[in-house]
Amino acid sequence: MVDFQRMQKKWQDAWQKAKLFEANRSDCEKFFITIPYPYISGSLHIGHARVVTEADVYARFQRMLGKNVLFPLAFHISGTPVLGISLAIKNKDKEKIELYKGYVRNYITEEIEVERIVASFEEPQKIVDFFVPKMKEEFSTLGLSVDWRRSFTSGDIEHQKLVEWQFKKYKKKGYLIQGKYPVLYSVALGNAVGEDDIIDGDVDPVEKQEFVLVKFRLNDSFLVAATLRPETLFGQTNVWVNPDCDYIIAKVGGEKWIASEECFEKLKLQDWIITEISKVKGKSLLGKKCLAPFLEKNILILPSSHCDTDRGTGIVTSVPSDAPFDWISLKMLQDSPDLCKKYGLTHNEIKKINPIAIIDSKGYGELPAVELCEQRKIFSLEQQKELTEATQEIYKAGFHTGIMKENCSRFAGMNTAHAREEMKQELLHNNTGAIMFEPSRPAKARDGSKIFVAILDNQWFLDFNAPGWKEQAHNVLKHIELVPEKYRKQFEDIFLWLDKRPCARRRGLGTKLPFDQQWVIESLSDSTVYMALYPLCHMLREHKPLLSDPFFDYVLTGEGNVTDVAKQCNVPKKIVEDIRNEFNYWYPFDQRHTFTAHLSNHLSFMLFAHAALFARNKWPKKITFHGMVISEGTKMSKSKGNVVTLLELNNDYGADVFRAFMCYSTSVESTFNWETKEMEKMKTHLSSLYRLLEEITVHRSKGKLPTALVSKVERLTEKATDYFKAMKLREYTTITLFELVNVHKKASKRLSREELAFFNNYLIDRWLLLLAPLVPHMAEELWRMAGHKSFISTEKWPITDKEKIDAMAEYKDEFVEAIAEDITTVCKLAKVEHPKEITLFVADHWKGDFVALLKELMMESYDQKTIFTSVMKTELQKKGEEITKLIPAYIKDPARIPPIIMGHDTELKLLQDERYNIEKTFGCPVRIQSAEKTTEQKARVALPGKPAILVK
RNA sequence: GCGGACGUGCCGGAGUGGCCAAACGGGACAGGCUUAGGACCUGUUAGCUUAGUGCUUACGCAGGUUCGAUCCCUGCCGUCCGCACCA
Repeated sequence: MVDFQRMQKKWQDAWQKAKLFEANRSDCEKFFITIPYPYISGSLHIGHARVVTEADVYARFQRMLGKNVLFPLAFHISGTPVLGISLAIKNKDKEKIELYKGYVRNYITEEIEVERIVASFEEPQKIVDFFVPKMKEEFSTLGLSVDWRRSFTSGDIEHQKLVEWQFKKYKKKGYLIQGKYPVLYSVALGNAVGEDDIIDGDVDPVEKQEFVLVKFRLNDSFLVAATLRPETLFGQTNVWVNPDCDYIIAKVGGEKWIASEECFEKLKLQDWIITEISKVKGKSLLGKKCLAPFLEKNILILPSSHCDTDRGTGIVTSVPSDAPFDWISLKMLQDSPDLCKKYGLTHNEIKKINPIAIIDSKGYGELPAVELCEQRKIFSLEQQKELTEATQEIYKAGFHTGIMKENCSRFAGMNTAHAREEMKQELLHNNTGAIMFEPSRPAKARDGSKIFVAILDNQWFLDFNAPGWKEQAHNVLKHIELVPEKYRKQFEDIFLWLDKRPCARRRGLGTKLPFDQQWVIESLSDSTVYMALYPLCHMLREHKPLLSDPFFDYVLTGEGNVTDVAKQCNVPKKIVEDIRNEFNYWYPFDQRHTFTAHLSNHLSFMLFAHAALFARNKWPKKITFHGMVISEGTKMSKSKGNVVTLLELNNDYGADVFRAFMCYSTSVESTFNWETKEMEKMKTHLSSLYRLLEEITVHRSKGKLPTALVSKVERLTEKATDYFKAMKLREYTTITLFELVNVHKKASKRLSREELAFFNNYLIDRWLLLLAPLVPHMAEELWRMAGHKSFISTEKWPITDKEKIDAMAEYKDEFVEAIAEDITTVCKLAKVEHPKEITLFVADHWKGDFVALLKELMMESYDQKTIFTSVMKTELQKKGEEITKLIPAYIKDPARIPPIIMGHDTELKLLQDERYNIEKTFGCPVRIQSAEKTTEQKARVALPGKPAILVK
């Protein structure tokens, strides 16, 4: 096996020493490619590797096309994850500490040192400081042509200043606004919580659910129930309270509300002002009547244990037609006079309560809840699980297929989704309802504290609907190139749907909002224009200008006056101009290669940001999309043990093998499936390819070239180039890794040793150049072997010599091959194992003329009659009888018409020339005859491109 | 539910109106090389059939448009992805 790792190290060092990929401003056309900057994490895996590798292969190609290529890479540290690691380590979270020790051990051998480093992670910055260099190293093992001088992290001061500038601009334009917003919240922590702060938040995500509060007038107060389905209110028959619980009467606004204590606690977090007045026992409410909204009549208050004071308001409005819990509660009461008596209720009155059918749902009768409970044999509230399932099923059916019945006043005939919204609005409008939020399931934060939904005031939003912004964003979109183009529609849809987006949080790493320091700009919002920093960052570090707004105004948009700006930011004017020129040269980026999943957030925000901040000549040029990454057929996850890290990759295979495998195994936009077995195959293939190329570099000399083979190589070069330009890496890879091998195989079979050396001499440089972007280390090694002194990485891409593309020569080649195949078939059919003699009859002159004419006619029409008439107008009418038979056959299967019609004489001559080769193949004499000069019956079936074959 | 994508051989996957039994690769089978294994080379890998280089069927299912459809249209079935405050 070839030692790819050794080769890789050698060339990576050489590149670095030569500063080969440090991109500097020049007179050359530039090409600036970016990818999403990776988030800091313990280990890089093949998921990270995909996007950088694809971008690198393309960057290398562009470089070889003669462009001045900039491929930079920065790192993202904003948001909660890094902070979360720090906190976990500070809290002595054993699991996390072990995990990170494991990561650190990848680089550090001494255990004491490992301990010390992990302990230092209590400080988030230390995590960044430790991992960023390691990540750069690991990425570099892939053979990336990245200019690392321009690297930074989103926590760096340069980046923060840029983001501040951006947000001040937003504010000035009115794109940044403040308002109320519900968030998941822990009272104990005094903070909003995200998925990773919640126990099992990743496996069982918690959402914010919107309940509608429904107010039932009871004397001078309101009994408040909560529902997720306000559209069912026409089916109310009664109200449920828990007889064993206490409720609170509280002053809310000018009203008195009755609900559970927990409920008022929740409401207090949601911007309500509440003063508790007194307690009331659930039991004491039973048997009373309250006024139900929409029904506009009084209904009974009844007991049910399914009222949970912790859920909603602790009071439930009863819709037995559509809610299994309600139906079973009601039924239990109706079936038990004793129970009624216990609560002092009149059994007869309760027996009179009937469910009211209100919604037509597909697949259900009048009363879905009743129906389903019978079907599933649900009799008791004890059957929690079954009841919940039944509820969900009805909910789903009702929501998606339900139509409101006649008895639903002005909402009759509406679909339920529409009715829900309308009825909610009416409740709010009449002040018989309100909105309350709840977590979708009971949830706890990692410290054990309960999670609520709180409404934050003064939340900062980006308002994508601010006047003018969206229009401009559409403009940016209109001018950008997308590969594949099909994603444009998706962008358009997302643009329409984008509204207000919270863009700052109370915690996490990142940039503080410049005008409100208690807020940190959220991590997706702080990474929409960071690409603009790539051209400048190393210069900012070198010259240290004061990073004021006028500075960025001038450098990024050209606003302002250099002299003033230079004075203001305390560097010489020349430097400011230099920085401005650098930006102007590189920006905008020419391509962003990224994951489709970013479409609805990062990419959209990025386009909006550019629309807001830059003039048209700085708008992004192109986005290319790649698919997702899986391993051994499934999603990568630690528990499945199928995560393949870059460290492993490098140890077991090396960069070239991975690059080749990655690009070959899937098209850019499809899912990349890592399969160890396949990877092994690629390793052996690449090894033998290396050996073959090695052999070619040795066995070569100058001389006459085989036309057909050279033509094939030229054609493949052209195809590879076209595919490459269109980002079709898989197709390009197929050609360089396999199809050229096949051509060479053919050559070594067909040519003499001497002729092969001539061909090799022509092929070797060409082939290596084609391989260089894909497997750069191997290409460098062989390039030197082939006698060159330069780096192949910065050589020029081969240009197709169109003169050398000779369709006729290639066709002749194929023609002879096809004949050999046909002879084999005929021998088999004739059951002649070892032919004694083979005769080939070349089709008559007129047949060639006829097929040529036919081909022309068929470009116009496939209509038999038309073609026949046209043919009969020519000389060929003499052969009318045969032609009558031939036309339908050719029309039925136009593939029979040879792509090139050589004609009788050429075909005859070609076969005569090849006679010796055919004889050699079949080991018997071969005769070539014109069908015109024989009486042999077989000769008549000869067609152009298909000589008749006679074997004896 | 809404929005999007997809469904081709044993498998991964090309093709996107006639040049397709289907590129390229993998697997399987047979043969060669080899002490053996690996690597490598040759052939076969839908069915049928034949003195003639062919025929028939196939690209989720059912229809339609067309001289002609894997490719266009309609419906159905199935799979996957996104639906926001999360990087």
